[in-house]
Amino acid sequence: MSKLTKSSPVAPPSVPATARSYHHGDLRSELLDAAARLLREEGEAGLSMRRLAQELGVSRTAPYHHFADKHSLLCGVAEEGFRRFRRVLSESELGLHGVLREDSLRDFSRRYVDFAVNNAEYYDLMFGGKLWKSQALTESLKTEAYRAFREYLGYIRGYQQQGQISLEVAPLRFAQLSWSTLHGISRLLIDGIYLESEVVEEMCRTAAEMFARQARL
Amino acid sequence: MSKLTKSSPVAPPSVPATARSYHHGDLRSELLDAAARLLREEGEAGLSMRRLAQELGVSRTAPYHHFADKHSLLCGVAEEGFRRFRRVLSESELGLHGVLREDSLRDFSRRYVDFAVNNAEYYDLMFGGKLWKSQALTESLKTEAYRAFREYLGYIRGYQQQGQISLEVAPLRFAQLSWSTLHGISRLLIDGIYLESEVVEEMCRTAAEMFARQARL
DNA sequence: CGCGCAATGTAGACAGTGTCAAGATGCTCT
DNA sequence: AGAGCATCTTGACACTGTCTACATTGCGCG
Repeated sequence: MSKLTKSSPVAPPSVPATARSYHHGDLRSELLDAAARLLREEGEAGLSMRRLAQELGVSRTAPYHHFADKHSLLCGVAEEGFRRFRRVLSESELGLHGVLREDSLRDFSRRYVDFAVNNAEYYDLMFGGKLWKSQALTESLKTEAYRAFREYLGYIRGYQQQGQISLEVAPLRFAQLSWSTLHGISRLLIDGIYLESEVVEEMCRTAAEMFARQARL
Repeated sequence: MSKLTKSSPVAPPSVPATARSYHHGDLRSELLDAAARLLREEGEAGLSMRRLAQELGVSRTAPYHHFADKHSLLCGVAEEGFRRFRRVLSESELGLHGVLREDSLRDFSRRYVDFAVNNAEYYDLMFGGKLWKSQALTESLKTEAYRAFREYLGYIRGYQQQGQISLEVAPLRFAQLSWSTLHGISRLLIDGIYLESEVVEEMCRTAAEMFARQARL
């Protein structure tokens, strides 16, 4: 239900949202959660600042004391998305820096696409034009985003230095290309263009096979 | 400027938009053109039904006599996009059904990404969640879209039957995967996540190389 | 302890949006 | 000429993001 860290010490957890005191206590993080939930349940059209406020039993303009505007709110949501994303990917075999096999690539691919599809409300914001095209990303969001890609690139370079990837392959190019493929698959699934979600497994397997061949494993 | 087929026989072409008569003459296609132009120049936020009407010197609700709602208007724009898309791709060497070489794949890839980037206002609608997720595509748009993909799949199958692509490769999987890659590259460029557009050439080359390896050319 | 101030909440207002309903206009065909 | 119909118009409604001005409250400091 509500978030973990209540800053107000004696906030009664059983009190309904309508009966809370003047100060809410943890509005910022509840806004982020509710925004993500609304996006997931009703899509982009379902999310408005006013409705968000109403949903949390707070006046229309209250959210503006925690986010400069809707754009900033969405940056906040995306940032949370990146944190979850990195957590999921770091559990992949690819991060273990052992021997690089097609299995590892498949595992990574599968985790990537699964995250994207099952957390579409976050993925859309993290890697969608809505935020990026604006050229006005929150500084904290920018660092979080670049870190994700640099981490992936780091894996590739690492494997190459260990002789697991052919030296003929430019690591940046390899990283960009494999990422593009996974991003493309994810987008087509999320956007409802690929509908047969039961072939995701097979597509990831084929993708990993293609990456492996390109790496000349 | 204005569109090709004027249905009103004596429409004076030099008359400024503000001085036209009660009936506009060719509103439907001018709406489609203006919508695409606005999207290109100012992005999604710049396009509203009301502004569109104003831009064409017509009342706010006039567009609703040509499109049921904004969604239908956008479907119309996407449809025009598909027509242009197929025209561009059909000029690629891939359609010639000769010998399949890495060059052909590179040429096709380049054309695909170039189209996407240079016609982003169309591409966004053609392959974006905005329309597809609604599950309410115009019938004519649906057929146009499926035709595009089936045509591509046809190329793949054709080459395979001619022994140009290994029989170990499932044509549907190959088509989906290569398309995903090109879509991913395009999206990342369009959405402003990949900024270095000077490496597009190289990325397409590497992509084609990867496809070729996967096809075992 | 108590007081002031910053943090956080509120209501009112404005311009903009998509779209519906009712009425006005004029082209086309009999 | 006149009917019918496509097309265009104005008015209205509920919704949006966000600005300004005002209210409340809790926390830190004297």
